[in-house]
Amino acid sequence: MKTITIYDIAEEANVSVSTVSRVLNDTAPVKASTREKILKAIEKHQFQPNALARSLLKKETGTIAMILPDITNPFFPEVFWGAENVARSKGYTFFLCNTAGDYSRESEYLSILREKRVDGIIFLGGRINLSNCPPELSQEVIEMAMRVPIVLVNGNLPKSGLHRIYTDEAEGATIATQHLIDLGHRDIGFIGGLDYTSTTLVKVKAIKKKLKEYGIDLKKEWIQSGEFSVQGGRDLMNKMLNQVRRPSAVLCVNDFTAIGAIKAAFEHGLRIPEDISIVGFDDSPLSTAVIPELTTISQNTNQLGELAVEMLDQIINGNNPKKQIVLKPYLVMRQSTGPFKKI
Amino acid sequence: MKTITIYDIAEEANVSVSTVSRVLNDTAPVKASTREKILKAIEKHQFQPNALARSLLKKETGTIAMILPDITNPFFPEVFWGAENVARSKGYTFFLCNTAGDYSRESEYLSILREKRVDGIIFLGGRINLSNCPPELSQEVIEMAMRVPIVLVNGNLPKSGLHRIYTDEAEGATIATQHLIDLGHRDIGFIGGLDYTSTTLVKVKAIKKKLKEYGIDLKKEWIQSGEFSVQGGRDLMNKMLNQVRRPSAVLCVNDFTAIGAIKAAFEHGLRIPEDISIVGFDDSPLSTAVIPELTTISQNTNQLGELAVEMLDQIINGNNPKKQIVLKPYLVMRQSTGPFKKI
DNA sequence: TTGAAAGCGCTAACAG
DNA sequence: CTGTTAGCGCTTTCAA
Repeated sequence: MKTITIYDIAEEANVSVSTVSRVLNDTAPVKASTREKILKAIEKHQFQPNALARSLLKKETGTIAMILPDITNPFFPEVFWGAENVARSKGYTFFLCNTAGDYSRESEYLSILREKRVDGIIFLGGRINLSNCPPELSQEVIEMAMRVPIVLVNGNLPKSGLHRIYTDEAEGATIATQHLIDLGHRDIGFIGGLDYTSTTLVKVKAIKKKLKEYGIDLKKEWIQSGEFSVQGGRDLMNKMLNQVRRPSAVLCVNDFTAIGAIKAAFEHGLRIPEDISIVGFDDSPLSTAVIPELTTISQNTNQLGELAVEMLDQIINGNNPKKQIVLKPYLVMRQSTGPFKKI
Repeated sequence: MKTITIYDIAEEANVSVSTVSRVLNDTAPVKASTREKILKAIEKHQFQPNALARSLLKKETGTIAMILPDITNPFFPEVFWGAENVARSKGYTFFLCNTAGDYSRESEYLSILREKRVDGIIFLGGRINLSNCPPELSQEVIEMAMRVPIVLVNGNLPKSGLHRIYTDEAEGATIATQHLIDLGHRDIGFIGGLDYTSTTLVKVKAIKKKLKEYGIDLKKEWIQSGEFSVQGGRDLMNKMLNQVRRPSAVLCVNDFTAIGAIKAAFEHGLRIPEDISIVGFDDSPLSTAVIPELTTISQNTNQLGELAVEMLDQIINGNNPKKQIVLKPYLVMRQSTGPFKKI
């Protein structure tokens, strides 16, 4: 099937291609009768202009990309959902690049996206969540950002000066800790997260600080780092509970690990929250899917995506948005935390 | 920053653009020394060819799209994960189009994707999951498929002759029913799913058939249709349990509703599986996140995505793959089902 | 209000 | 092995 072009339409309507282009883009007045003829020809052939040709000329593609580590982790679809909604309203289509946390895949995608001339990139997880990102990896993104607008979500590249938007995770951890303290807990543990990711370190630090205010120590044996997954949380919680002294409450790096922790607690015959309190982080849909429902820290996941696109769009349009947006997390109290009781 | 082109490289290296193109694509032998010069120039300027220009010429973009209703439903990220993996290995990048189940958004995306000249489209949910798809909606997809390869996943458009790949949901429902029967259950109910979606109807039909083999009737009051969500499952299960006669086991349209059902059962003071058995569908990651872990039907979600891309790639390359691939689901026994006990 | 023509950046004959 | 050249399909001056 011969693909039909603007020339075919022009011929059919007895006009020049420029006129066709004009009605296509409504870019200059066209006599009503000619417009009719053209529209008719377009309709007849089901003509759709070739966006590639247009983009080549206009140097914009109406396409943005989201690079993220794991679309299977419910946190990311939530961000995507928000992002996609506002992107669509602004006329962008989304590339989704799943990297499985593999830095070389991030690089690969970065390169492909530049070739495809995306208008902008939203970057989540992976290298930007490293507490100590190797200079080459960091440099690559920074150089990229000189050519195509980039927004970092919930991450950072030191001294990069890149635009970013993130949840104040320290604040979130602080709130969660305060919540447990208010409930009377003093023996508090922390579970999950790779100990070289900033998302983990930031939280641990904030928890320590808050506890110190109350003269409480975060015991080393009660900090367990590992996978971000359900199974990870379970394993870590098992380690935690196999110790002679157990905490009466546990903060988790995300909802996944919190759920793992709940499972482990059950397996140890503990009741939640009567015997042990557990707090998640993210307020992903998961948190209401478990029993007991998870007390967790919400980070406005949809909004994170929405604002990221908003910001990206600003950069693309040459406005100079603020370099940083910080979102305040808040506590969502549900069923997995309760007052401390001496066992 | 002037974007640099193949011409700049040619000039810098004192060769013609065709030679540059040759080393870029390795499409013809080039003297080692010239290649060096060119490579050096490319490196120096960080040159990356413009994929738009190339695509315009070659009539292929290395881009495919996935249209789906709700990336927030964990079933879809699983499919995407599988799809993305093989797509990447074949050199495709993915557009992700979230439609929120809105048919007009599907149409909108269909149109945009054609303008952007994607090489192919994978379509899930929405209109292709309607037991009775309006002709206009159906026709639109069929016409689209004449211009760009389309693969339908877990859905169908009657008489369209479109390529498709799907799980044998009837088989899945049959297996699940058999499982309950084998456990001694006779009072079996069904929960969830909009009653105009084929995914719901197919299951109900299969369940009825299997039950009939054992001379059992699927009572009308024990078929509850509604949302596909956790909350939906919960509401429906509540209705179910508020009746004078309750089933001893319930089959659910997906894992979401199954989890809702579990919650409702708990709220009614029932133990699972001692007092009531519950079976999910999909074997999404959720199913091991709940307590008790869900007995469910696995539909090889990753593989669904992988094969969809495989098939799409075949069509794109003009091979003529089989029109249909059917995946066999299987039972994953976990903790939410148990032998029937007279209460 | 309309048309002619010059590109956008790249690939692929066709010559040499 | 390398260069010339004609487009791919569209937008946009510049003239008319």
